[in-house]
Amino acid sequence: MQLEKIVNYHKALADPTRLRILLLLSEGEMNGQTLAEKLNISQPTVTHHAAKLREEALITERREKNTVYFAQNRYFIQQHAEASLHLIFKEGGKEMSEPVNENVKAAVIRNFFAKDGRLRQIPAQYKKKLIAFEHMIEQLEPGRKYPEKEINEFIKQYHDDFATIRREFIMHQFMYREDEIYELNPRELWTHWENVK
Amino acid sequence: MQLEKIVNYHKALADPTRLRILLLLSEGEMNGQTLAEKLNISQPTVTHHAAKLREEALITERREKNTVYFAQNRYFIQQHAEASLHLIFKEGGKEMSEPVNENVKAAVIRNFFAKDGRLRQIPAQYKKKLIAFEHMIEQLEPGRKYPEKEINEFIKQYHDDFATIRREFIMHQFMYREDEIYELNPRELWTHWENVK
DNA sequence: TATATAATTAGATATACATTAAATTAGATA
DNA sequence: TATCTAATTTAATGTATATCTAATTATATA
Repeated sequence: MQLEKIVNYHKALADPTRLRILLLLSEGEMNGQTLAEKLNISQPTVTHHAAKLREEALITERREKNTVYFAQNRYFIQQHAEASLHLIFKEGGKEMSEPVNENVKAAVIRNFFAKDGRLRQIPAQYKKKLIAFEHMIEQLEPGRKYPEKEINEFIKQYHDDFATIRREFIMHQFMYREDEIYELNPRELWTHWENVK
Repeated sequence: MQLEKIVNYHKALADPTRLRILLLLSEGEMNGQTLAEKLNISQPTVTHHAAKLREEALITERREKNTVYFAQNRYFIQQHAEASLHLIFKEGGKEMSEPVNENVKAAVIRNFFAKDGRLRQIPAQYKKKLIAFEHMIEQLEPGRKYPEKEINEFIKQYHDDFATIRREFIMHQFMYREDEIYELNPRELWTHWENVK
């Protein structure tokens, strides 16, 4: 459910300690110990908050020896903020859930996909992004269960940043994940933003 | 403290019931009873959540007879979302806290204030907005305590929507409020977004 | 004034979650 | 292997808060 994801995003940021962690990371990456010192909290508390931020993909992690360095994941911080506003405003209301004009669709696909079929770049504009993702998703088989590895390979055909796009697939309800296994959601779920209740 | 405000904004949206209230209000205004029915919760619960949303100015209210109609306050929903991203990303880092070029400042003031001194419109762009507000704030006396009424009158010299601007003054730390009494914050506080810790 | 409707406040309860100390795990190095 | 450092997990505790019922307040109307 879309609403729940947005709630979780806000929950992740609805805590002063977690915000301060993100603030410290705006300077660049930092490891757990240093964060604990700077924030005057224990290391387990840092782990706890890092887990929450990680769950929402608001941070990334890099392990070097036995030290873990955290960094902001700006892309998803921004994505979630936008998604939240879109949900609340129901951007365009009916318009949004109306089938997108086929000409527009074709134009977007022409613009963002190269002749060899690869995605030049992830569209920044919301609607265009959805059109691009849908175009890719349509190549997947409904009902079939895809292990994560296979999904990664599938996405890599289109774009190198498979991790980001994979998460977007989940975020926008194109796919459903359980225990590393991915499956297409029914098409009705793709129609975005009419899930008030 | 800036950080606390952002936390409170996210707390307000970090609850499924409150998000659903906002979602229902995206269609237009609605009274408490109807909300309670549609959400299958008691009226006191609606009041409870409405209070939280009101505290963060995410909704407005209008009383008609003994019925209270709630509506989204899109302006502040958006403002807070932006402020949150600004804080986390420290938009421009040093740049942001550097004194703004005096020429730019003069140009913004020339553009957004009419000859009679009134504010034509609230600038949508973040930095310009701050410049405009600062220009107004400078006419207030440091140390002096202003009752709300007086502040309203002061702002009305510039713009009719005194409620919005008054809240922006607080939001951006230009002023401090306690028991309906407003006072200028020290100038150092106006320098925006370097309050990591 | 009495009655009706909508909203709020007060009080009670249950759940969520932030934090810590203690124990454990992961990785590196002597 | 023993030791060191960083991170995580576990268990316990306290605080915050979402929800309800019952009581109260606000406004309108017969």
